[in-house]
Amino acid sequence: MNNATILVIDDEVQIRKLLQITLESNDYKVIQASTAKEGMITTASHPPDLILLDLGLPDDSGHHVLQQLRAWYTKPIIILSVQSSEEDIVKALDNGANDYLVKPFRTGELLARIRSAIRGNLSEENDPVIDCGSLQIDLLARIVKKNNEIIKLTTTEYTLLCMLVKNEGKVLTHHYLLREVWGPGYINQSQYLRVFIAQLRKKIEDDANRPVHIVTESGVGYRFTAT
Amino acid sequence: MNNATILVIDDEVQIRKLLQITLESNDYKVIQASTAKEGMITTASHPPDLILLDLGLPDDSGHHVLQQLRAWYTKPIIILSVQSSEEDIVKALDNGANDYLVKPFRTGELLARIRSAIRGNLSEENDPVIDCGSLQIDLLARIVKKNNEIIKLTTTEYTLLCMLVKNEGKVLTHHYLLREVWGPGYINQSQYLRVFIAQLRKKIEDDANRPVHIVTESGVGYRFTAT
DNA sequence: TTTTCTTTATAAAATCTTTATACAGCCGGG
DNA sequence: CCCGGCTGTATAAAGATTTTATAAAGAAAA
Repeated sequence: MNNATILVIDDEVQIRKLLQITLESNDYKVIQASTAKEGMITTASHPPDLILLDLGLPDDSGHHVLQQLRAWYTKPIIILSVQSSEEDIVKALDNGANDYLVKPFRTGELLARIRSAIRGNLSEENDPVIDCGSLQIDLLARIVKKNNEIIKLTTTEYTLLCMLVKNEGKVLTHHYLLREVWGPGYINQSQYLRVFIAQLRKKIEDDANRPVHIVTESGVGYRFTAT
Repeated sequence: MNNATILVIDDEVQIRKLLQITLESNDYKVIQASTAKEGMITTASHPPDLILLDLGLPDDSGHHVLQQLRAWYTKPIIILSVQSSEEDIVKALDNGANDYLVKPFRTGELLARIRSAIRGNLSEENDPVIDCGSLQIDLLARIVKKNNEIIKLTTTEYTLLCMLVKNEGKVLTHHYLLREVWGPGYINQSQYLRVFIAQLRKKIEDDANRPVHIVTESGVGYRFTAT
């Protein structure tokens, strides 16, 4: 009936069990992850239709996980957290969470909020595939094809390409890209950026010496052009 | 900056005042309605970008109002209610509400949830583009086009052009331009200015010898004309 | 082990600064 | 009137500096 896939990222096994039973009895397909790392990998390998994310993960800050996911994952993310402080809620929502429920939550309300989130997302059902002639990028499926052949990109390369593609046409500054891809502590490591831009060009440009898609704006940053 | 219009439907005048002050100080435009009927009419005559709806209206059930609105209104509706029962929340969400906050609410959280709701709804908005006939300047994307072709400008050239364009029609003195573009220590280097004005003209004017956009005001400075 | 990321090094390219030269208009004296 | 010096301007081009591209080696992670 429903068949939407929901990924539960939570370290408490009881919560995961409860959610699995609740969700499956409402015809959702449930997959699980118990750590931030596992959650990221699962999201990448089997992109779900919605993510339930606990902020209190053992191996990484939930807010950081959210930011990382939102770099490319566009479907709903609902936060489940014992933290009820306004600061946490505002931060999570501004980082791209669609909703925030404080534990313990009422299952009926959770289900209603899941329905609401999925409903709101239904309109843009198909994967956003960016097509630039010989180059095709499916942000959600995390697949990049050139001349119909899948190109293997490393995590960093993919994140960087996502940032550029999502802001197609705009010039992104070195600082911005470094902050979004590597983190705020790396805004002066322009060299990292150059290295990875060069690698991306070698992989996606027809002629890396005459880049068409990834254009450098000297002294400012880089820009992605689709055409 | 923001300019999204928010309609507040609530019968308590204190709540409306509070919301008006809170929202307006966050650059939203606020319109109000104190009854269900008034709310419906206002929504129809001036469709807002988001509705804050109180469930406890004097003249009609809030759930009924929500259903009526959702018959045609597609933008976000956030419920504000003193009712915290699961039944009410589930009903409201399933009737098409995007979110549900229990009164008394925290203003920071409300604002974050409003941002989240509007964010999810915003369609392909493109940047404000300054259009001067064959010349187009997108300040946000940092892109200058002439006859729809992207012109490559260096950092200094772009900064200088920005100063001129932002003060379109006004004469900017040598001193002013030098101070703004190069810094206060360069106000006597008129030569720099001449060099870069010449380069800009070569790039954006149809005929650099007969400049139309960048006009020199002898003895004073330069002026940018859009037409 | 293999892959990926970080770091270092160096050559090449782009940009900015600086200098040089040319032109046009203006004014006063011859 | 006309000519030379003056001022303000335009443009080219050489040099200096900054920024970028790329390879490759070492470190870390899978």
